[in-house]
Amino acid sequence: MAEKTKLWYLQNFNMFDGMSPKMMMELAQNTSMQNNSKKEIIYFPEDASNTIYFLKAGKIKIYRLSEDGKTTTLQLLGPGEIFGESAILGQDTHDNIAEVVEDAVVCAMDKRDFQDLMEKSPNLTMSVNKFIGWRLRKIQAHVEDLVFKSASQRITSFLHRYVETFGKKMVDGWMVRPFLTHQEIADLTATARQTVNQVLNELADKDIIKFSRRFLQLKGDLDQLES
Amino acid sequence: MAEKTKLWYLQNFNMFDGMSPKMMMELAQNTSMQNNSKKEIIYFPEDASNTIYFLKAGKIKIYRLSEDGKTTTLQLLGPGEIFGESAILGQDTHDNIAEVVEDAVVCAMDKRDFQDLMEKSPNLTMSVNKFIGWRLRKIQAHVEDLVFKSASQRITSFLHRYVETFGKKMVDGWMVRPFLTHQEIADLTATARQTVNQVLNELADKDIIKFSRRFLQLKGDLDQLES
DNA sequence: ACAAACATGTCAGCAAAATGACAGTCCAAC
DNA sequence: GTTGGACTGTCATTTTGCTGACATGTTTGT
Repeated sequence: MAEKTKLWYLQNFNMFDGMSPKMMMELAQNTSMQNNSKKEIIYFPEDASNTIYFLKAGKIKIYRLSEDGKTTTLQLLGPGEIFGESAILGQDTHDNIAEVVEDAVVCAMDKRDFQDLMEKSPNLTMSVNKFIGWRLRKIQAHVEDLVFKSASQRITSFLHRYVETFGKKMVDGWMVRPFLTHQEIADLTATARQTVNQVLNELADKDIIKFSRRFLQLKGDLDQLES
Repeated sequence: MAEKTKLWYLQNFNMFDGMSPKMMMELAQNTSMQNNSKKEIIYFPEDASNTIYFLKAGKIKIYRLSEDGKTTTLQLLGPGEIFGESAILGQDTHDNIAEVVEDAVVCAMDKRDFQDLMEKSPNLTMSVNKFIGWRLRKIQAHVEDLVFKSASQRITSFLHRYVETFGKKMVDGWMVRPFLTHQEIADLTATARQTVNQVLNELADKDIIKFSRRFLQLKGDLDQLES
C-alpha cells in the first residue's frame, strides 16, 4: 500500500498529534495495514506480544475467559484507539483475547520500531503515557462500577457510555448502529443475558429507548440513562 | 537529610535498577522524605497530582468512596512500590484516596523533576512503562476476580496474595504481622465484613490458618488458600 | 427455500451473600 | 483502673439477579 495512504490512515490518532511530518513518515513506513472481519481473533492469550495495533475503523473487544468458560469483556474499542499495548509495557505475551466485533481496519507496528520512535520523540512518549493513564482510569472506573452499582445500573450506564461514544446525535435524541447482542452487553457489564433483556425492555416500556438487532435509539437526552 | 542517606533510601526500588550512579544522585537530590503514621491521608481525590511517591516502608492503601459512603480498596501497597503515578500519566488531579495503613516512610518527588529524568534516561522510561504495565495487569486481575469468583473465593485468594507478599516463611508455614481488620479485608475484596468473619473462622476451623488482631498464621503451604 | 445456528423473550425457582441487629471483646486514653 | 470506641462473632431476614428451561423469532449459508 502506498505510504501516502498509510499516512492518511494514521491521522486522527490523537496520540500522534503534534508529531513532525518526518516522524509521521517514519511511522507510516513501519506500519502494515489489515482488514479484519467480524469474529476474527487478532490475538489470543499466550500469543507473543510483539505488535502494537491502531484501530482505524470498526470495533474490537478485549476480553477474558474463565476456566469454566465464562466471558468478561474488559473493553470495547472504537476507531482511534490503540490496543495490544502490553507489548510496549514490558510483557512478552498477551493475557487477553482481542476479537473483531465490527469489521475493522487495523494498523500494526512492530513494538521495537515503536520503541525506537519513542526514544527519538519524548513527545510521543508523553502521549503514550497519557494514553496509558487514560486506560488505567477507565479500568478503575470499571472496578468501581462492579463494586458499587447493581446489575441494572451497570447496564444502563453502559448504554449511556455506548450511545455517547458510538452514537450520532439526532434532532430528537441519539442513534447507534449497529447494536450489540444482548449477550455481548451481558459480557461487558458482568450480568446475565436475561437481565440485559429485561432491563432493555423496561427502558423501552418507559419509552426511553427503542431498539432492535440493527440499532439502538435513545429518545431524548443522555441523562435519562443515569444509573 | 543527607543525600547519602536518601541515596540509600532509594535503593531497592526495582524501577531504578541499572541506573547510573550519577542519575541516582540526581534522583536523591530531588527527593524529599516524610514519615506518615497510620490513618494519615497522603492525598484526596481532586487534590492536584504534582508528586510521585515511593514507599520505602509501611503499607498504603489506595481506595475509593461511593456517593453513599461505601468503600472499595483498589490496592494495598508495600515497601518498594510507587504510587501517585497518575501525576506522570497526564492527570492533574487524583481520583483516589491514599491512606497509610501501617506507619510509613514515603519519598516524594515533583513530577516535573521526574519527567526531566525520564527524558534523560530512556532506561528509566522503560522501567516506568514496565511498572505501569504491571499495575494494569494487577487491576485487570482484580476485575477478573470480581467477575468470576465468589465472595469467599475472593477472600481466600486475597489471603493467599497477602501472605505471599507480606508474610515470612517459617518452618511450618507462614506468618504475617500485623494483620488487617475484617473491615479492611472486606473493602479489599468487595465483600461484607460479616462474610469475611465467617470465611476466616471457617479456615481456622479447618486448621488452615490461625489469626488474631495482631497476626495471621498460615499452617503449612500457600496452596491451601486456593479459591 | 430450507435448515441450522443464533438471538430474543419470559418465567419460576434458587442460592449466595448483603443487611440489620445486637452481644461480647479488646484496647487505648485518660 | 475505668470508660468509650472500635472490632469481632453470630444469627435471622431479605434481596438481587443468576440458572435452567423452553418457546419464539431472525439470520445465514447452501
